[in-house]
Amino acid sequence: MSAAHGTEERILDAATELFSERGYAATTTRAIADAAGVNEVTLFRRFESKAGVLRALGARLAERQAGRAAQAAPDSESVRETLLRLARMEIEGAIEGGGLAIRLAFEARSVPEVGELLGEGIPSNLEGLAEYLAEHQRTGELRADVDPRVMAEAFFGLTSSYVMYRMVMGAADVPADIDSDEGIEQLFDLFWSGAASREER
Amino acid sequence: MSAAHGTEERILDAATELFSERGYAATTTRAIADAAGVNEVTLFRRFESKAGVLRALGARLAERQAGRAAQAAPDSESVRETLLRLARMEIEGAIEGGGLAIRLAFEARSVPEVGELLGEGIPSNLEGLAEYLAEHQRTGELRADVDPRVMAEAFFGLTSSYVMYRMVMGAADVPADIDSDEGIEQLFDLFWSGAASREER
DNA sequence: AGCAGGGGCAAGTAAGTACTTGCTTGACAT
DNA sequence: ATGTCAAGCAAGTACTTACTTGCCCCTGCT
Repeated sequence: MSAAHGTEERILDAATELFSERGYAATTTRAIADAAGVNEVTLFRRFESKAGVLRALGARLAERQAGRAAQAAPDSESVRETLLRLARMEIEGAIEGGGLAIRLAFEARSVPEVGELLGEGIPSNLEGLAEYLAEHQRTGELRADVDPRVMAEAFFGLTSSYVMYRMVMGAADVPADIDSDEGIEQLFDLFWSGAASREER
Repeated sequence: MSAAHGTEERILDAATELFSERGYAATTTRAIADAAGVNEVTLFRRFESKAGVLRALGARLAERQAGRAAQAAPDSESVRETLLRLARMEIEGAIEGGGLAIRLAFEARSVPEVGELLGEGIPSNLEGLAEYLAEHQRTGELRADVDPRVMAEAFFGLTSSYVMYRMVMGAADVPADIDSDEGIEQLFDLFWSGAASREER
């Protein structure tokens, strides 16, 4: 069982890498099997189908994301701290999956099984954040002259573009210093300086 | 000749829409032909191959982009004006292509012909903007405590995410008011408030 | 009238790809 | 020793997809 578990993990790891590099549709089951050092037939025996691999992958990602979220949510912190933490979580999660989620998002509408997996994830995230922001616009912590949805979009734009550029051009082309914790902090600070009310910043 | 020209245009229009919706690899030549109201064979007669359609599309886009760029570059304007104009150009161009460029960027590494078409475009854009920003950090118009490359990344992140969300979730889910000129302005303002030096904003 | 060129239609080829089947091997447990 | 389970290997099926070929029709020019 532990051996079987091991090969499943290896297959999922390989799939993660290939899906995030080439996308779901462009990745062949043979390529996944080869990258995992496993026979293609084994892939089908473990996970029924290519879509099965995707589902298992989704489950594993959700689990890890939940793990990250669980060790958070102390509610006695400032808006700035909350948003920064959210940004970190977003970026960490995205980086860990090698940009998998973002990459798959682009296939959600053309590949049915990908759409199913992602479901309502992204829109609801955006709506949720917009609500949170609107609330703190009312309390005066955030500037009120910008539509909260625009603000939410800008926030996700920053975090996702952080990952996006690393995917679109090879990671090699990205200056090393941006790739650090400080890079995230600077990026967030840019957003924060723009979004906070004058008194807060 | 004008008839032939017309069908070519229709094919390119259809390809633009489909490529930006589903990506290059996932779009079949038959789908393009159907969408253009044309026989699949005609597509191959006009443009040699699927890659040929892509090349023609690239040429047409470059032409239009050049057109937009040409009617610009008055150098006696402020940094803010320059950047806002750039943001508008970016977004307009991206929207006009239905997000084509961004979508294709994700396929650049897995589909050779797409990679060829896009070439060095994106990295050089980023570098160029970073240089411009660094220059104006020195003159004190932009805050100096943020890496110019991070700033450039944030800028492109904003503009591209504007388009991205409209692609990832159906355009229908996007609140209409964000989709206006004012949305762009707000988004840019968010960036500007974060990036400008204290005296400038 | 004649002819050239753009385009439709039917059919076919070659390659790739998800997925299947049947058989073998090796490790481990009883 | 015998059975079980994971995994490899070879081969094949069914389907999709880029691209081809051959033939026809129509329009417009001379």
